[in-house]
Amino acid sequence: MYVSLRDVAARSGVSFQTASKVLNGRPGVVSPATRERILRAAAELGYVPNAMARGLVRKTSVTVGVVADDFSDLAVSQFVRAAQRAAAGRGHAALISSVHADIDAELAVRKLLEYRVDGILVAAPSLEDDPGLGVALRGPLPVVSINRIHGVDVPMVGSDHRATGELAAEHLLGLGHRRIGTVTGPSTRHVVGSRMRGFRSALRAAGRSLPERRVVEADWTYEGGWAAAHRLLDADPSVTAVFVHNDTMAMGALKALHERGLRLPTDCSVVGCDDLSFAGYLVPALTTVRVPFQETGERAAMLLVDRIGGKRIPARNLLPVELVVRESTCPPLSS
Amino acid sequence: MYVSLRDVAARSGVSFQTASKVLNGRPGVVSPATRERILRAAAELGYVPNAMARGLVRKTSVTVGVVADDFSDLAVSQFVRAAQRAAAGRGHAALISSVHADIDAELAVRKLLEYRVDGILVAAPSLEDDPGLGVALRGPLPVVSINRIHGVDVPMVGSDHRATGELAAEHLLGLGHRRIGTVTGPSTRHVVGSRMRGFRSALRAAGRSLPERRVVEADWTYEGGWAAAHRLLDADPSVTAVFVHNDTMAMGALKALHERGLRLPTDCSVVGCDDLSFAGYLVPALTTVRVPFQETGERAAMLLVDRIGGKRIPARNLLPVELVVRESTCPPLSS
DNA sequence: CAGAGTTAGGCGAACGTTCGCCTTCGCTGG
DNA sequence: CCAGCGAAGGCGAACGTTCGCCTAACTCTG
Repeated sequence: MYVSLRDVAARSGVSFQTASKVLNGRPGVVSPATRERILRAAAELGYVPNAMARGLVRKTSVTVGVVADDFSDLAVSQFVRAAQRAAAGRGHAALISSVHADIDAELAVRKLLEYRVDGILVAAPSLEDDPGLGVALRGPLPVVSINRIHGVDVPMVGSDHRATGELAAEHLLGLGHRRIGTVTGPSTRHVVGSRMRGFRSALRAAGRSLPERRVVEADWTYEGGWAAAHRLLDADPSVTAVFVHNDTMAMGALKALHERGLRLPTDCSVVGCDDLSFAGYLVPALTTVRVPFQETGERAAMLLVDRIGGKRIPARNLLPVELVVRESTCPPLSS
Repeated sequence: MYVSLRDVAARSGVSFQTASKVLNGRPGVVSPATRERILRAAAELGYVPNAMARGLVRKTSVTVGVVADDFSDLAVSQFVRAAQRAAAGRGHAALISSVHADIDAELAVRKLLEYRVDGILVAAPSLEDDPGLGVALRGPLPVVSINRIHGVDVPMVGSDHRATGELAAEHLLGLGHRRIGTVTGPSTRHVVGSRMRGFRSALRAAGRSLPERRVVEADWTYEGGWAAAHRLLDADPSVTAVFVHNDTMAMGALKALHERGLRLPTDCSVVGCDDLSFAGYLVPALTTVRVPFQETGERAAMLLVDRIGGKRIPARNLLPVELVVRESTCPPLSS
């Protein structure tokens, strides 16, 4: 059904190995005339090389695997997109395997190994404590991740979570807020801890404390953010500003504050995190700490390809975060 | 580096072909004892079959290719996610190739062909008029698409766009609106035409017309929707309701209406389209026509796999759309 | 004109499987 | 006692490449 090298060779009167050489562009190994003949035959026949056969002998599939959390999450999808694109730009196809409830990480990785991917990109924060992933990824295969992986130490690329927390706190403190609350992601996540450390340390530096009632944990979703904001304001109606650990939850929080009859941002400022594409189109437009997902994906893919090519790559790669001030923050009323 | 069938065979004292048979689970071809020995050797050695070698002889890679528009678009990402998942559930890995400015469709498809994918899933509405894609997809390879493809007739799965327009119009008319505007996607897109036909016919059935000044075209983005809503209300400040062709633009439109000092939904109702995950968390929560992207992805993948398996599949598969009423629509003030 | 060098292309082997046919051997039944 | 059979497993071929070495025929050079 597919045309093979043999067919091309037959039509141009050379051995198939010679056709191979020409089609792989080795210069000067045949005369211009034969070269031309082979190329023409290939075009006429519609020859498409067989990557499996090639991979078999070359011992590389020129493919990277991507193990990602469910990418209904905008952050994950941005990452995957950028990574796929960067990998493609360097010649590598992307075999994507998203993990979710009914497919465990070990199986997902195993599939990738069967296809003999040259390396694996991991974007699965929800699996950072899954021992299975760690076990599956032990071994000589190059791996780059954006989250830690239980039990193995792989090169990571990510952003400065501590700075994220600091930036948010400093911005709100700078505006004059004193009673600041926060809606965090699941406390089991490493990123949440780091952000909280930055957040707390900035508050402390300004002589402010963060009582437990002003810290509410949620699950990264719109709904979770919405419910958490309600809980937070029930627990302490005096807060004048909230730092929410991602924009998705911030959107839910905005809605909750609105439902409580608060006027935004005057009655309550909100700082989000991520700077997803919709952040500027919320009402009020969301002030947020930009996390460079796209650059992260790009960088991760680049590093992985470098690593595959035998280069040494740094174990830790931190990309800078940046505060994006929009309309959802202002000085508190009292000041 | 990887252990091969030969290694497993050596360790268990059989020929590698026999090991192959056992590991592929052919029943009863060896004695239980040898079987056990081979299985154990494979486990101890950490044998992972080589899908390339297997694919070479079996002439199938058990892989599907996905050609998708840039999936920063939430609709596309939902589709891809569901499709990948469904394919994985039926044993097929997904090779994803997103098309964008700097990679043309032909190249993307060609790559997939090199990997000898068993079929291709297309989710690239932006390429519906790209002749290149059509050319690349001509041929015997099974294809299922969610959009038409220039020059070839492939099985499609999608939703009922005409009904979408009707539903939106009927809802607004039912509330008593008479001057209704619309923000559409690019008029070159087939889906836009279908929705407009449904929309127009419902208006006409109610004795209403749709003057040109109440139709504004935009580009599916937040920003585009925002700008279009401003243009629409500049052109005809008397409209009391707007049907926006996707939720992303609707979000932008909501913001624009808000900026104009309109009270929502009282001064102006908005109906979106898609029912993206954030729709319920907008302020006001968005009334929208739900387009079942996830089911579409799932269905498309299923059909493709069926088709690969030699089954006949229907050429047109329409999934139902559904109006989801939330808070962004209400009767007009005048009534 | 002999020998060396260069150019053009042939050719065998290997990559890791699957598949189907073949061989060997021990039993069984008539 | 022997034909025949079933069970267990061996084995050759093929899949479509790449790679490196080999050969044959020219072309110089002195």
